[in-house]
Amino acid sequence: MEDTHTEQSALQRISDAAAQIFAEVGFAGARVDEIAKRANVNKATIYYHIGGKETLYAYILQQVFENLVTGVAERIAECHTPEEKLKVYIRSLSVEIQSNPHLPVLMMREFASDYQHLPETIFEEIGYLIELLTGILKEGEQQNAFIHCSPLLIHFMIIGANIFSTAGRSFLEKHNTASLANAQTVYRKGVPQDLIEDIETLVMRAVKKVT
Amino acid sequence: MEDTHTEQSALQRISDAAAQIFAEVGFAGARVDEIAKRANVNKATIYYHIGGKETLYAYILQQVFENLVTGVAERIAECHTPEEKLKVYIRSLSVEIQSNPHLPVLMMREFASDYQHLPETIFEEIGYLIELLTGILKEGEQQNAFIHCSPLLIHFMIIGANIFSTAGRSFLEKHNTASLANAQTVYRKGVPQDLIEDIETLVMRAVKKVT
Amino acid sequence: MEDTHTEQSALQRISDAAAQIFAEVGFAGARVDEIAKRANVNKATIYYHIGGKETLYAYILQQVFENLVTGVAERIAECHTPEEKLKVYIRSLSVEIQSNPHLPVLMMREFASDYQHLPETIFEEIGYLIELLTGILKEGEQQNAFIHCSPLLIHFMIIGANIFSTAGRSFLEKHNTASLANAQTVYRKGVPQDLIEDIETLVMRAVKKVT
Amino acid sequence: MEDTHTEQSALQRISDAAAQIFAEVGFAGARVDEIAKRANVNKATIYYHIGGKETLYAYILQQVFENLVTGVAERIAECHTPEEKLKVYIRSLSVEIQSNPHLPVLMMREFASDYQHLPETIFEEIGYLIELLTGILKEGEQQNAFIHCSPLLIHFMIIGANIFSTAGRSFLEKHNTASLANAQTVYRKGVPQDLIEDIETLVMRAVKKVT
DNA sequence: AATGAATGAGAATTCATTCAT
DNA sequence: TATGAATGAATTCTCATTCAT
Repeated sequence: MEDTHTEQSALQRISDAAAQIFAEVGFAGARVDEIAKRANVNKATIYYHIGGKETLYAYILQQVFENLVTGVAERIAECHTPEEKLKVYIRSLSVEIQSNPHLPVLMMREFASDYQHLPETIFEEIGYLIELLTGILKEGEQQNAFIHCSPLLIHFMIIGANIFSTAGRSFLEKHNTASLANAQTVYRKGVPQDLIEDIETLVMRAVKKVT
Repeated sequence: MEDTHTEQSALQRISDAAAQIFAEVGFAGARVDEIAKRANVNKATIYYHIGGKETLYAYILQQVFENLVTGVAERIAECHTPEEKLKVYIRSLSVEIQSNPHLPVLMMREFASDYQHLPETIFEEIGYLIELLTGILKEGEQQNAFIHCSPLLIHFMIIGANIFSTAGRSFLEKHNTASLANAQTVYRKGVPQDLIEDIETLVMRAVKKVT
Repeated sequence: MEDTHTEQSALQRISDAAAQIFAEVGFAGARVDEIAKRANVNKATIYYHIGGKETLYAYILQQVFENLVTGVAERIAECHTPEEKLKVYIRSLSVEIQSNPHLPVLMMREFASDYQHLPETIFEEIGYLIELLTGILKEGEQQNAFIHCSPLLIHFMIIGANIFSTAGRSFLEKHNTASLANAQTVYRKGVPQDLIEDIETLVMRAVKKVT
Repeated sequence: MEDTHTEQSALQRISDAAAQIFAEVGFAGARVDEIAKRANVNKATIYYHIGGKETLYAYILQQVFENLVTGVAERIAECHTPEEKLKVYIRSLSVEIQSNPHLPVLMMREFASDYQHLPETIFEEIGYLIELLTGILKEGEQQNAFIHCSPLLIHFMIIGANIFSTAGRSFLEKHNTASLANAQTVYRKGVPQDLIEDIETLVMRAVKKVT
């Protein structure tokens, strides 16, 4: 009787629910019960399909990450100048974060808690990403186009700025106090596309040498 | 007769231990038992003084935040030009984050989970901080010294960059894989002081108009 | 393969054990651990099925009460004269109390603590019971068979008298002091059936007009 | 500075608060913290003056009981005929209950929970009371004025009826549902004095032989 | 493949009591 | 005499996991 055609697979629903919940409350805060409820499956089904909370967490993280790194790398491969590459790095990383708004928080948490739950593969993915950026910056520096600066710093700056869209935005919406009215008035165009452009502008200004 | 001079009050010890632990493992990951043990008090003492895990969390957050905002505001008050003020904003926010490495993560968690645990005062503190930055940027823009850009974006960029020190550093240390060797080699001076300088440089470059 | 025929459901066992224990030691005195042990289930099972001590208590009370009221009402429905009806009210209320010796105490507790634990339904049950009695007494009064008197007073008199069987009996047994020897000697036939008859006699004598 | 003249002694305030609370929630349900708060003393003061929860409970019970039994006995001593004596028994017991509305509930609870907390003295007091009633009923029976009936039954009937005032009244007030409107309408004169008269009337009707 | 029921191992919270002052 | 602080021993409640069906 149920419309099983338009419904996603149980696995997919679990995955979606889990990603959301892990991001909202972290690994320890997540409740398997809650994930099951939100995924509309029986709790035991999660164990049947995936195996346990820990496994589920790794599964989610890995899945999301693979997409991200692959996406970024592919798009960069098509560019030629370091400047173009860096722009694409910023843009595509931003796009990925925007479409996986949970991700930065999930990662933050991991960074802050000694990576206790991260599967080894993920380190490699991240490593690859940073290596990519390092290459770009080095190349730009050698071409005298970029200043010398830390890839990790730039990376985190981009991420930080992007978090604004998830975090800051909802903050503004919920707590539109007098004291915040200004910030909101002064700068309100912030639809994601514009946001990414702004991030790009700022980061490029920060890195590019003025000629 | 006890050496009460060198001993902090139980409340203080609880507060310290809690701040530490909440930052390490987040709200859900924290164990009241563990906090009590680290604070060297009986678990019930926490309940006597503060009232419960949730309350304790809010208490810690508030305390840490108050310090931060006060610190930043005070130091800015002493400056005159927008450029100086912005530099001080960057520096003092960075300093505060560096000395409360828990903070960004604690806040991220809140941003991601709809601020369910934040006492109202904290919003006011944050609001005040953003308002401060908004004023600085506006002033700079009016004096034709700064480009037009979102205060919140800048704010989060600074925070993001700072997270690098907490997160990225330990990440590098723990996962000194081949793929990361480069990033590390290229940029290794990173003692905190230098880090903050770098952040300042980058952000100022991003915001300041080139004349 | 288990002998599920002779075994009651976990829920039923929980319910039985809880009714017993709540009656023995009251709400506050009851230990969830003890209920679980006596019901032969894991403590968590109680939480799974019912949800908590408070909820369990309400559940028990409601269940017991429904039975009582239904029982009384049914038996009265079969009578015709007010006198008969009143007798049946006394008898069946007494029978119900005797077979749920917990009940009066459970209720007393509620009466004394402002009914904080009672679900709304129970008030309706009690209301219905009193209404029943009110109708009987009114009818008898109109037929000039009964004196005018408060239904609630009569109701509580019946209950009070019945408590004797639970309370007084064990009191006599345990504290057969010299000072009580007399009361016991003078009146010792007290097997429940006789007791109920005596209650009936006394209450009917109190209410019925002498012609 | 404080007006210590109009204030009762700490001991008295403790005693009052405890009596109230024990009645409301029973021994197990009572919280020393709560008693202290309501008595407006520091919790430790209770321990200093009295010694502990258990002791406090016994103290309260004993105090209340002594007054009651003494009061009843004295007033009966002044009467001559069994009928008069029984009336006085009913009246003075009722009066005592009305002015210690907690008492019946406290006792009910004890009766129901195997008297675990009752000090021995109290059994003697109760025994004496019942003995008194037994004597009255016996005498009346011998004079052919009363029917033969159980003293304990009568005793509990009186108590039960009196509970009406504490319990039933608040019940009516709080749950003035349609179904109860009738009981209330039909019988509403119930100011305590009238109530006691009604109880007297009913019990006397039940016991006295019609000549 | 999926589920309702059940559970053991913990985690938060409560509470009578003590103690230094 | 009185108290704020502290505590140990429960006690309630939670949660990841398993299991029979």
